Amino acid sequence: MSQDTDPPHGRPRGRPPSAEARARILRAAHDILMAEGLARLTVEAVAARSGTGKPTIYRHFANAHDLAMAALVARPAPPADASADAPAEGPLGPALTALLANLVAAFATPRGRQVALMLATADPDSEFTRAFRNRVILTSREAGRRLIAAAAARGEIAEPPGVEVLLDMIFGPVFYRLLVGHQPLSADLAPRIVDLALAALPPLPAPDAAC
Amino acid sequence: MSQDTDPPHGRPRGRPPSAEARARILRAAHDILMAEGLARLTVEAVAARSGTGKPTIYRHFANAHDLAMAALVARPAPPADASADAPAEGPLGPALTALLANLVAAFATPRGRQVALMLATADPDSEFTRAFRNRVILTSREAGRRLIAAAAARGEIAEPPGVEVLLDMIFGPVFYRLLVGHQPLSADLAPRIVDLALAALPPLPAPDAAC
Amino acid sequence: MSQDTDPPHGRPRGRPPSAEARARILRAAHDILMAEGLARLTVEAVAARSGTGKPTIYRHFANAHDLAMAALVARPAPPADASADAPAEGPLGPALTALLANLVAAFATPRGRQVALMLATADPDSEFTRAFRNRVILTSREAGRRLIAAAAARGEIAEPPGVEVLLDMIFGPVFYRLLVGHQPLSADLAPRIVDLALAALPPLPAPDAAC
Amino acid sequence: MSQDTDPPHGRPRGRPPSAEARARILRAAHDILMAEGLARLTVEAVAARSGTGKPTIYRHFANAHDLAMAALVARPAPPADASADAPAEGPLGPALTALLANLVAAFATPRGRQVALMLATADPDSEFTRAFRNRVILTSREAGRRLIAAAAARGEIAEPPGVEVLLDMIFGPVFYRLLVGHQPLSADLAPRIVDLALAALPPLPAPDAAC
DNA sequence: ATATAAACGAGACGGTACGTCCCGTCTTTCG
DNA sequence: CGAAAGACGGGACGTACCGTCTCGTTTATAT
Repeated sequence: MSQDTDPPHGRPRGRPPSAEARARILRAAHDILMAEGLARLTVEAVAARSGTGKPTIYRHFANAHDLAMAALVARPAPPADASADAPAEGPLGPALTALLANLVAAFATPRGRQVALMLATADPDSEFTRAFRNRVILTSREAGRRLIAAAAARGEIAEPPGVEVLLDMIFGPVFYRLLVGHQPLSADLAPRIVDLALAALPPLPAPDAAC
Repeated sequence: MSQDTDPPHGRPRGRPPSAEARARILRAAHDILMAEGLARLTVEAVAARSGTGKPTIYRHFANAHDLAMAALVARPAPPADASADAPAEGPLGPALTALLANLVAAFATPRGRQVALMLATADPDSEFTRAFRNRVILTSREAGRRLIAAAAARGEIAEPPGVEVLLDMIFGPVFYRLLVGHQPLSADLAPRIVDLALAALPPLPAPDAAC
Repeated sequence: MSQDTDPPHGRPRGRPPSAEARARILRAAHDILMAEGLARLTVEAVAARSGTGKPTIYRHFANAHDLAMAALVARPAPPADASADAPAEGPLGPALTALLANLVAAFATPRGRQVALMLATADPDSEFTRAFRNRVILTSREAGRRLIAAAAARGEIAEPPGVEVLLDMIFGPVFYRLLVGHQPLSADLAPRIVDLALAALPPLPAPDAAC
Repeated sequence: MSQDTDPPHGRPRGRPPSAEARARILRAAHDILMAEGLARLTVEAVAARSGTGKPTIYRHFANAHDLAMAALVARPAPPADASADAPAEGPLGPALTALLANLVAAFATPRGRQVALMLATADPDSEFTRAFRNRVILTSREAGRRLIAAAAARGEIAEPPGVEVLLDMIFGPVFYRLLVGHQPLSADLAPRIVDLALAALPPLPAPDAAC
């Protein structure tokens, strides 16, 4: 982070932005987000709780949404990063199921709906949105991709033809149910999805096959 | 006194709500929604455009979100209801693909993101939310369920064990991509999903089988 | 309460008389006026409290102000009508002082300010305003005029040249203090005014005078 | 830390209120008051005309009444301040008559009733009410007090025993007629009042008396 | 050491929209 | 028919936040 603000050459003249103020802002935003939800995450409330002025917040974040996403990026939910360090060893099915169940559990909380809200409200092209997406939403999807690639590499499964679509079919239902709410994010969702997904994979070339 | 509270389908005493006022409100809301988006759908703007007073709007709808959803329920988007009357004849694969492609096309528009926004912002337990979900969001899912049931009935496919999860895997990716935006809602999405989904189905019982 | 609506003898049984609705309206208006003040005397509140509909109120009174004035005319404050039956006997000074002290006491209450408010807000040309003025505000002024006339008639004082202005100087200070509030409506106001007013009267012709 | 709360006349921390915004608000309020009356002096209208936001108005004034009074204090009507600089020389009678006639003329206008309305509607304890009373309503009363004191000082009249009540009897009739409306604010009111008031004064001690 | 300059807290600014209250009118149903 | 109930179009209310703009203060670097 220090090399982030250090110019290679040429130093600004005045008082440098206070990293401490930014930290306080992010902490206050995170607290409000958890306690009261995205709708109550107003810049004024963050200013009041963090003890900073509104202009200071606007110096760091363009609006309350960016701030909310930055707060979640800075302090990811425990399950979200836990799902990143997936087992990566053992047979594909259980590993994938564990990964997906982790995600389901993480989004089956009030926080889950807030994350959906944040995504829906976000400017799709914003830099903060991209960071939020990659660091908070898509981590488990990438972990799943690695699991599948590893299983294919060691010959456990055949190389699937369209991994992207397969991944979307595995992880999509979670966000589908989260957003639409037609079915709950129940515990048996993950194994059922994984069963169907593995069944959709093409059969192994069968090195020496009989009937 | 008992008949005061009794009437199961009694007649209200005063002037009945004006269906015409409600229609004007819904029309104005729909117009604003299409022209300017959900964020500009304010109660004041609807009042101004519809020629009603704000209190009249609040007599019919608790807030702008309910109004927005009611407006979309009252005037569904053309593709949304078109997808409802699916062909239902012919082989399952093409029919399902057509249905899904229809949905993809419908949500690959700016309106698509607005619908996602509306879903994410909605109170999950509201009556309007339920109506919106069933009449606008889940129509194609139900059509898909009917297609699959018909194919199973005529012996084209085996009865799938978990239709709900299968449907979620078919339709979930659309909302996943819509919400997260990691991949576009491209035209080839529908056939790829359907291919994988059909591959995941259990094989037919094979009436007289050989190896 | 039952004898309030029960006619003393003979019940018309079937047609609720419109006079009863009017009475209920006036009673409710008076109650609200006393309990909450003129500002809270809204037509809706009167309708709710009286059990009548708003249109019924508007059939009887053009607006809430007329209603308020009519309510006070129909049920004058106890001191206000008490001051009407002035003693009329005995020397002028004490009688006038008693009359004026009565008025001061009547207006030194919260109700006093509300009456001032009502007068200030009233349409000066309305019929209700005229009735209110004559029956509630000017009764003591007329009583004072009668006292002075009687005293002059019996030779106690000389005929004052401008009775109107004199009466205004006697009663004006009460409303002056009530409206402006620069001095309280204290108990010693009445005798002081009467002293000065009597001193302003021209001396008696002195039937047989010496130096 | 102690100097944090100490400052008896310390400097406020943030951006100071804009005197220019306040001036624009007062000007707009005054304009509306003169052109359309107190009833049309709404906060919204003032905001629209002054080019400020409603919250800014509420930051300066608790409600429309305070604003109206402040507007009249800031820009007193021409007769109101003209009456303040009374001649103060010459015999008491004509000076007092001129002063009073001035007041009568000032209040014999539509604006007069509005001032009465404002007084009647005002919260008697508000600071704005006090300022309005002292700076707009009571200026001529104070001028009258000075005239009388000067006349007594130069031996023209005897020291009146109760100046307050005498002043109320001189100025009260104006507000009495204004409020109640039983008699017009005619031009001959002022001399008649002054005649009676001077007649009520005790006779001069008569430096060398006979009889 | 002392300018200089930027960021800081505080908070007022012009605005938009909120959701509520009450107005005075109307339409419906009931007694 | 009159009166109850209550929805209607409308206007204003006072509040919450928005994002911007001064203020006076603090904290660094650059002279």
